[in-house]
Amino acid sequence: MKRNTWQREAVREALGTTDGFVSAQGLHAALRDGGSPIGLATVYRALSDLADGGEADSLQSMEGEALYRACSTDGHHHHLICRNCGLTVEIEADAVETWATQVASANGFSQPQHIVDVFGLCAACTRATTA
Amino acid sequence: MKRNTWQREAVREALGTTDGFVSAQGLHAALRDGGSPIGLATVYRALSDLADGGEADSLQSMEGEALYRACSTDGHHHHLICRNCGLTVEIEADAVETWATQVASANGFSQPQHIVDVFGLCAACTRATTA
DNA sequence: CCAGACTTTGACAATCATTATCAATTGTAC
DNA sequence: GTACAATTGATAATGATTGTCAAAGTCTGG
Ligand SMILES: [Zn+2]
Ligand SMILES: [Zn+2]
Ligand SMILES: [Zn+2]
Ligand SMILES: [Zn+2]
Repeated sequence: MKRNTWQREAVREALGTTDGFVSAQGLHAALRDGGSPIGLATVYRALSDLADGGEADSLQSMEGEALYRACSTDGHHHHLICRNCGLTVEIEADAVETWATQVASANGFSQPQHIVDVFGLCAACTRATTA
Repeated sequence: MKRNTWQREAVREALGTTDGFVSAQGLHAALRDGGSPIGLATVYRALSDLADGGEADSLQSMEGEALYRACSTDGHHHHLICRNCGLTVEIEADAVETWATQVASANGFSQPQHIVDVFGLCAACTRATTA
C-alpha cells in the first residue's frame, strides 16, 4: 500500500509552489534551503511517483535533464517553455493529437505515444535580450 | 579549418549504413566489431559535428540517450519510431510546423524551436507481440 | 619533398544525473 | 501497542557524456 509521509507531502507542496519546470536536483536544493532535511533519493522517488500518478508532468530539458511540473490542466496537454526563465504555458492542441495518432496508424504503427514541446523566449526575455 | 580524417569518414559511413537511430556508444561498438580501432571520444565528436552540419538528425531516446541518424530527407522533418526494433519513418507535417510557430507567437514567444517525435510499435513488432 | 603550424585523435580521468543498496526508521492495520 | 511491510537516506554504483593533453596526423607553402 501507499503510505503518507511528510517527505512526499513536502515534495508535492514544493512542486506546487514552483512556477515552471524543475529538476529533481533543483527541487531538492530548494527544499534544503527551506530547512527541510529531505534526502535527494527521496525527491527523485517522490517526483517519479507523482509523474506516474498523473499529478505531475515531466519532460526532458534540451540539456537532457528530467524536469517536473505540477500542471493546472488535468487532461493531456503540451507545453510552451521559455528557455531563458522557464516560464511555462500549458497548451492543448487537438489537431496535434489527432495528427499523431493518424500518422502512426497510417504507417501501421500501434500504441502511439508522442513527445511535443515548444521552446522559445517569452515576451519579457525577448525584450531583455533585445535591449 | 576542418580536416579530413578516416575516422570522420568511417563514422559518416557507418551512420549511413545504419537503418534506424543509433547511439554514439552503439555506433562505436559497431565500428569496433567491424575491425576499426576508432576511439569512443572521436565517435562522439564526429556525430556531434555531423549533427551541427545538418548531415545527421539527432533526438533523445525515451531513456534519455542521444541518438543519431543520417536521414534521406534534406529539409526539416520529424520521425515515427518503433520503440521495439528502431524502424524509423521520416514524416513531414507542415500543419505541425505552422501550429508550432503560431502557438509561440500567440503567446508572445520568439525564436521558437520544437521537439516533435512519435513512438509506437511498427506493424511487424505489433504482430510479433500479439502472437 | 619537407617543415612548421595547426587539428584531430584517443586513452583516461572527471562530471553529473540518476539508480541501486540496505540498514534504520516509520506508517498502518489489527 | 505490536507486527510487518513500505519508506527513507547516506552512500556507492552506474552510465552516458565531456574534458585533458601528449602524441600523431593533415595541410600548406616553399
Ligand atoms: Zn523568459
Ligand atoms: Zn499530445
Ligand atoms: Zn518494430
Ligand atoms: Zn518541425
